[in-house]
Amino acid sequence: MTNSALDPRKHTVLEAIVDCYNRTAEPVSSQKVVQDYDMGLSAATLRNTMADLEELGYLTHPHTSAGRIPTEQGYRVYVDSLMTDQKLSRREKQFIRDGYASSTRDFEEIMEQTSKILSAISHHIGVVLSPELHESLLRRIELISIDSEHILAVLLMASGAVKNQVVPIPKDLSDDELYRINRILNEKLAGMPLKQIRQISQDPVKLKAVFNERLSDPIVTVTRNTFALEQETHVYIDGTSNCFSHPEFGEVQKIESLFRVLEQKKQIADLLSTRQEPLGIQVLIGTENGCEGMEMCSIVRSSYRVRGNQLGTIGVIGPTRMAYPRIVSIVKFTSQMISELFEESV
Amino acid sequence: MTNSALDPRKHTVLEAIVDCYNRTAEPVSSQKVVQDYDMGLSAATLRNTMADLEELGYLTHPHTSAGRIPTEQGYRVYVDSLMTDQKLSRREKQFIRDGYASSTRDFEEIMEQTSKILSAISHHIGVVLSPELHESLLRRIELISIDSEHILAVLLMASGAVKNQVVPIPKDLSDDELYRINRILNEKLAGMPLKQIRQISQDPVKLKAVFNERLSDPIVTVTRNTFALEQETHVYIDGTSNCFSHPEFGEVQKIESLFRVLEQKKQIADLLSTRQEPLGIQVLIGTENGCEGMEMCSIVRSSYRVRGNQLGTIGVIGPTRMAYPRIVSIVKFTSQMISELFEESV
DNA sequence: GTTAGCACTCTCAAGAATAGAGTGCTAAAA
DNA sequence: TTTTAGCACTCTATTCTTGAGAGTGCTAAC
Repeated sequence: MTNSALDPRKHTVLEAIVDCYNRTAEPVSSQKVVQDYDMGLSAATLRNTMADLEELGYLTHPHTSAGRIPTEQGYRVYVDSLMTDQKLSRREKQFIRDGYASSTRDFEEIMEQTSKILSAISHHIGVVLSPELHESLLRRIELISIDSEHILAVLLMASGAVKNQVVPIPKDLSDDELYRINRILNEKLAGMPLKQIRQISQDPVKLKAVFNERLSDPIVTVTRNTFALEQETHVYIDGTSNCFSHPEFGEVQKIESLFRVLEQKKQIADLLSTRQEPLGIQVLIGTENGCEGMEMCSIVRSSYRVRGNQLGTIGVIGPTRMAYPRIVSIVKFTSQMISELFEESV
Repeated sequence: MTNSALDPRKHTVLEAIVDCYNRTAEPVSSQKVVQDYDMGLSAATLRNTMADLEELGYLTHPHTSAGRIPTEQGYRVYVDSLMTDQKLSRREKQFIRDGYASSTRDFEEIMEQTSKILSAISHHIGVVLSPELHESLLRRIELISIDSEHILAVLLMASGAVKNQVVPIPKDLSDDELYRINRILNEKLAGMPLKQIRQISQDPVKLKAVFNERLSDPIVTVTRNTFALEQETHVYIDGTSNCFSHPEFGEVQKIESLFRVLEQKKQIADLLSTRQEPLGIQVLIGTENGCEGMEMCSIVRSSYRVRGNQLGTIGVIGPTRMAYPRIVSIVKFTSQMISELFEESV
């Protein structure tokens, strides 16, 4: 472990430098550390220690006569083992709760509101990935006639999520017929995970087994068309303009690269969902996010749980120099809040 | 009319300068005009004309020894009476059509796709304001039980728009009861404009008249709660990062002010909808949009028509220096396309 | 192991010099 | 009367220089 290689002093100094850099956004000099952090050492000694930390790869130099700034690796150590939990103030917690107070129990609204809250309180970019419907249980399906060629299928999931889907139908269906199909679909499919329903609906044999009808029958077509698809996670992003208050985005170029990525919702979705440990909070520092154009950004993300056990993700995106302890607490707390929110109602 | 005060030469010169500035993004010198636009005049003569145009308020000077750039007023004259229609190429039209080809008839998807298309083809920001449901006719309502305290109301509008609404209910309703309410609501309310339904639902007397029931009856409560609200237009924005390819956004400050506005979807909605002439295309140049933070932007917008006669708006937002003839054609064509799209299907 | 001292490096801001672009004006030409 | 050539003038943008300041690394003393 690189970690265990650090003696207590190096720990302290690294922490001080990360902390100081986070506050000031300026390279930290030995002087500065002496002034701000009373650790009973002279600047010269600190310089030695800082040089050591640099050799170990935790600090770096913008140029010869500048102070030190943490490297990604330095941040990693800080996040993994140095930083101390920072409890949210009563006020902050209340702010988050209040954010949800006004919102109805509407699924989308909660998602949207969450990204707003995250960005407002963190002063960074708030992102929310809605849970994959895939894993969610179908609570109820309702078919509504639109015209002779289309119906509207409303899928109500156990989580409270609602998915509307315009479905082409082979030929005009009478109201009675539609009603019959609707009833049967609910009988046979309600309570199953969407994933399973999809498998069934795309497999003629299984389909036949479930419905016990001929393949040409309307019910089969309707089922197949309704469950045919597709990407159903949604990305909610808010607070993008918070970037402008952080000096690392002082140049247009930096902002540009970030914003171009943010516009690719697909990429953000991947960023939030890929291969992440199923539970708990993670911090991706700088290039660790592997996302071209976001090299100078870190992400603090956490999954949240919606009834029915599918997981969504929330996160905060900001410059590598962010107040990790605070942001981690925010994301943690908010993800709990949102999980509770879905637990209690809906 | 200021317009009629312009003699033919001033017309030509103003047009040339606007055109040239649009292409190069640099102040236009008399030299440049002589080179690029063969109008049989010397630079000196042009300088005189340009000075005249400046005095009239159509041109301005960044500084003494720079070329001229159009003022907002100059652009206004250009847009109102100078510029010539620029037909879209077959290719461009096809591009727009193709953009819609893949999309299903899903309402939201069409909106979203439209903003994408607009931004992609214009290289500016594409915005779409969904039609106010207000004016739209309710085609059908479907009530779906969620739990003992909530139901989901699905409003299917004549336009094809679908609005989901979680509705609190006073006490547990049996399936039969719910079904009965659902049937009655459709009988009494389907075909009416949402606006009218709202008025009715908030007025006990009318409500009683329509349903002929006592106010404590579940049906009354459900109706009232379902139609209680609220903002129901949605703003779709795409292509924000196109800004970065235009030199007027070379400074962070400019981008910041624009992006802060864009994040206030409410403001954009107002911008697109307020008091606009009901039909046709409009061009708002620079400060004409009256939107703080967007002084350096112009907007080309047009309403589109959705069956049932409500109107939405599409638009393109870009720097004041934009290729108006082309953008106008794009917006015009796209708004036709979208109107047709809604006419034919749904 | 720690610290004071000092030379060295690099950045940043301000000033000076220069080249270049484009105008406005004047006086001559059409 | 209109147009044009010529020229002085203004302003910008770039480059170079300079000097101050910040902060380090190293060495030698504590």
